[in-house]
Amino acid sequence: MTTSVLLVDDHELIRHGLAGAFTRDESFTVAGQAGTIADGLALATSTQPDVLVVDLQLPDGSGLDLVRALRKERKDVGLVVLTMYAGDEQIFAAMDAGASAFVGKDAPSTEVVAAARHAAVAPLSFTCAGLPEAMMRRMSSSSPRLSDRERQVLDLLADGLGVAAIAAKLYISESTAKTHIAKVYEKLGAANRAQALVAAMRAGLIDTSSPPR
Amino acid sequence: MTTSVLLVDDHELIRHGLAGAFTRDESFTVAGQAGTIADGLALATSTQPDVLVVDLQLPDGSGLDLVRALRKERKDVGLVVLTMYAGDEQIFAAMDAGASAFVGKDAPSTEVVAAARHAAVAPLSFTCAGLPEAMMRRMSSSSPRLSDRERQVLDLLADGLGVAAIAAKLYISESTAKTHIAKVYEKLGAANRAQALVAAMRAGLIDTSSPPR
DNA sequence: CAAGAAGTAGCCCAAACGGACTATTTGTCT
DNA sequence: AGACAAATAGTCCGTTTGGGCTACTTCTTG
Repeated sequence: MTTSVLLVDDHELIRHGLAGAFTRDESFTVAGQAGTIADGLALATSTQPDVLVVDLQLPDGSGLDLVRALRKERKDVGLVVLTMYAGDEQIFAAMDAGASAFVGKDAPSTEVVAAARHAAVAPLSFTCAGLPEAMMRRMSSSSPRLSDRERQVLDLLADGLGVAAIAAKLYISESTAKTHIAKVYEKLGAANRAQALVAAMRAGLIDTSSPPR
Repeated sequence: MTTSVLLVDDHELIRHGLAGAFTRDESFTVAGQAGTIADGLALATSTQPDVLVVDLQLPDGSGLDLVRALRKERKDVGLVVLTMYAGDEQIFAAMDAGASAFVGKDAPSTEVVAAARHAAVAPLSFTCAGLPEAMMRRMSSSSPRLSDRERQVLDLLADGLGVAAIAAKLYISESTAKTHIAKVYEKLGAANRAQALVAAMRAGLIDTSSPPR
């Protein structure tokens, strides 16, 4: 029986490249392709693939959001995170989000297939192809791991909102908003908004591409 | 006589792909390849290529820094900016930096070659392949165009520094630092640090990859 | 030369921010 | 049942921001 994979990437070129790599391997079947989080989520529920290969950069948000959503639903799905531009920090964000593997930009397509194979057999473990030293370097200094609420306030911080605006938007008191913000700072090792935002961006926690408008 | 091109991209896969595309075209010769700004700059001065193809994402900074540096030296060099992840705003940052062409992520390699051809004959004009409507959409709302000093303070803002720290680092008074910051906000349409930073990052004005340490 | 942009610097002041606390409720593990 | 994390809310207080001004110098560009 073959392993079905769903490809989620907004670059057509890369999707096709991946599709080729997977179809060349007899143990895999491409269940579908998606270019957005929304499509990916829809296809994932309809086709129930064994493994998803998800790019971090997606037009409607971070691939990690998709990973988080899927991991919450299915503990047995393989989630391979792919990225074209990142390094280091994103690995841990991917780990926290529940990914099964992380494949960096410079990896050949065979690595992606290998990662997918790993993800299929051990969805809850984590493999990181080609970046072992970066792994070790950060392993000690531990990763952020923000709570849901903290991620929300971080997103609003990234929209340039103040304490009052955040509190209003989340229907909580300003005190609570401040507490969350302070926790975000603490977890990111930041002393103020600016440091928190750049740290979050470097860690891949917030989206640098599409504005809400 | 053939047009010599220098490829600057940290992705080996993409460099090879580009090299293939250019060598297949008889009117081009690949003068060299670089993976960093430093290497690119060195190779550009030693090989004196007619055209450079530069990725925005480079390990030691933004490709636009390289573009700016080269444009300052040689007004007749073709500078094609390539990006794998961006849209919209970066186009104008590239224009301001002195690029001759902008090629987006979804473009086939033929577009890159076409852009390089354009860049070779008209280095000081600007072409934007495949994104005409995005062009128009932003053309009216004008682009940032920060001054040198303003870019410096923006970088320091991105490091999380306060007014006092920025003033100290640039050997200017706090009043001046505040003036520059205010100008940055104004030009980016931001009301505070957070908005300025996300706007700057979306515009590709600051680097989201490597921390200074 | 005149005009404009960039860089410099100062003043005043309200508003927002960040730090350091404590405290209650609600889940979720063990 | 007990421990712990998350979310909620509060107080107090000093520091920092950001806005709105004016003004002088230098440099470039028309």
